[in-house]
Amino acid sequence: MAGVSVATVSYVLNGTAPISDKTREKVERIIRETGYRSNMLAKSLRTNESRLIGILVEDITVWHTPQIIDGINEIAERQGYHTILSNLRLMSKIASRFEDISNYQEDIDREVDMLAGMQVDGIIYVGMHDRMLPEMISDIGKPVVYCYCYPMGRGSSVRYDNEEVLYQLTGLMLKKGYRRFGVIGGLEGSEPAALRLKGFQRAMKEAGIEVPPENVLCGGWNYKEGRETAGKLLDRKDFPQIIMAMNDEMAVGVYDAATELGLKIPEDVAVTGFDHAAIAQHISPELVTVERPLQAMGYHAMELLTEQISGREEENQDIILPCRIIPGASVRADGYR
Amino acid sequence: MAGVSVATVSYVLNGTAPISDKTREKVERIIRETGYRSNMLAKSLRTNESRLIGILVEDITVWHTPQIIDGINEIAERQGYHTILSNLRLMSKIASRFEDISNYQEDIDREVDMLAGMQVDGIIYVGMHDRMLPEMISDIGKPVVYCYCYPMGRGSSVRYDNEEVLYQLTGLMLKKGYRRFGVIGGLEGSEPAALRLKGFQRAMKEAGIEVPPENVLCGGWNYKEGRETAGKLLDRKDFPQIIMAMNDEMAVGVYDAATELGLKIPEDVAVTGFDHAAIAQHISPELVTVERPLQAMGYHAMELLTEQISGREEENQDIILPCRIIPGASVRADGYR
DNA sequence: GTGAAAGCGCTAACAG
DNA sequence: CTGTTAGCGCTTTCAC
Repeated sequence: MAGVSVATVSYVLNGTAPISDKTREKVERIIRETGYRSNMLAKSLRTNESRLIGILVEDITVWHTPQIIDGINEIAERQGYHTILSNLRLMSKIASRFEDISNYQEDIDREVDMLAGMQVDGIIYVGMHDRMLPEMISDIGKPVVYCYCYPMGRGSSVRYDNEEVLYQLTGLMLKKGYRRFGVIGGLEGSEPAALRLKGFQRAMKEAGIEVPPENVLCGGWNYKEGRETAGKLLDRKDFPQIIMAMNDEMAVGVYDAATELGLKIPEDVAVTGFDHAAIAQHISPELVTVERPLQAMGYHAMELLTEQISGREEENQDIILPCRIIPGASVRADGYR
Repeated sequence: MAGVSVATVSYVLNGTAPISDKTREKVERIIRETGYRSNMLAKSLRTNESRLIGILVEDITVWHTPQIIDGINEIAERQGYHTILSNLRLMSKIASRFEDISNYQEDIDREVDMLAGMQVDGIIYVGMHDRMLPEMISDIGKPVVYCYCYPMGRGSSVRYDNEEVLYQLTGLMLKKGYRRFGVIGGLEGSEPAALRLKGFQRAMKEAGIEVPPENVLCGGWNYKEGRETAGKLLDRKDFPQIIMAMNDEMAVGVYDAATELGLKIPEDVAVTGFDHAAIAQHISPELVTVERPLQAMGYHAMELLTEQISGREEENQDIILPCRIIPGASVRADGYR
């Protein structure tokens, strides 16, 4: 070094002790000239806080994940945290060893171990489905926030309100005069599908309308099944006045099934979707759909985490954020007559 | 601890010295019981290698970014590296301070500083456009690989072949008998658009066909302008037999413009796109388009980086990967007569 | 205002 | 086979 003790350099770097202008300038000059950078590892080791949080995602290629990460990053940046990303890559892993689908507990353990070893101040776990996790993040003595899923045991979570938004959307459609509804759900046993259906049924019940069970079918979340299911729904005498698909991909399937049968949207049959996905961005007429608060989930997850890191907030919270209904022309503006 | 010295524990943990079965078992038992985890920070500090690489992305919400990250992760996992993710969030930043668009150099510096401080073994920079970067990652004495962009100065890069694939695609269309081409490019001055156009022009020149300049227009990369531009191209007497849009979003615009004018695809006009994007996944007829090797770019970037970390590979390489043409029905199967 | 020195948790000689 | 010890780069008392 050039002239002073390591302690002095540390003081200059952190402004943690009064330093004479002369020495400070000298030190700063040397730092600039040598391109010195302090070793965060050593610093964290000494201070016992890393200002690092771990983001453990089930699969980064699932469309909502990057949006949530982006939300986390915005708050993290503002709060002076950095993020270390672990990608479990469940999509490809499940595909390549389908014989033991839920055997990724050990993958989680390994990653959590690694994150804990990196001395992260906390972990945010981002799921690929909105569901309860039977797998658990072993207790590492640091707060954990689950996002787009929730834990069976302890831990906070941030989710969006599947049920409420479908209750609202259904209410809106009822107000427009629609009475004969068809619903295309997701996979059998899917939690978000069940919640959305629950919101739908609640609105219908309050309106005193019976929904025949043959009007509520599953569409496997994908275009092809969505289209086939819509075909079944529409190819009969008293076909529904409106079909509510539980995601946009299936809604696109409904569009194509309707076209095939010579039915016009929204004149002959109205359609709604869910997700506000790219796939339905430019179909015509514009699809009425639901936008999930993805970025906002990231914000809240990170905020909750830092609150818990600093002990200001208790654990085991469950934040549920509202969704937004996106208007469109796939439903009659003037309502159903 | 329970019975032995710290050194012994270290030996057991790393298998770095012969240990009697008895002691090993004892140590392992204690480790299990206490949930002990070795502190990676201290380990890295001591060994001077972190097995950590930094991924610096311009914006994680840009559709290709997560795919590339996923590719990086796959190789990283296999090689025993972990990744720390820095998201520059340029999309929102550029939007919120448009007065000094290219002033994110300091953001980059800050993040690179931080990554270097974390003692990463190398950095992969993932761009949001395929372009030359005037900004530079300051030399941190560690290898840097650029992905989906390339540096003005030193550093390796991994990209995809814009020109070649459009040369091939155009050749294919020529072989099918198409002669009057329309092209909808991207933004004026966009590098990938220029390269794609170059490939197109090369194929046309080799075929000895003149392309009237009024048939080569810009579409701003988006649906709306794509649609308008297609309108201009199609709403004249000798309209093109085929329109090649330089991305799928604009291609969807072409579909809608054609429909509006009462033209059938592919009978009256053929269409090709670029990106193999979600937005064009279920339009009808299926769009002929180009898939970029996103995951593969991640693989190669990570592989190149580790090669450079271990000194096995020289710096300043430029890997260009081929794209894949996705067939479809937006071009006549039997060719143009 | 500044420096000496201890110690964060770990590894790697070196001894024994 | 196992323990002692130095030291990675930093912060932080405690003296001066």
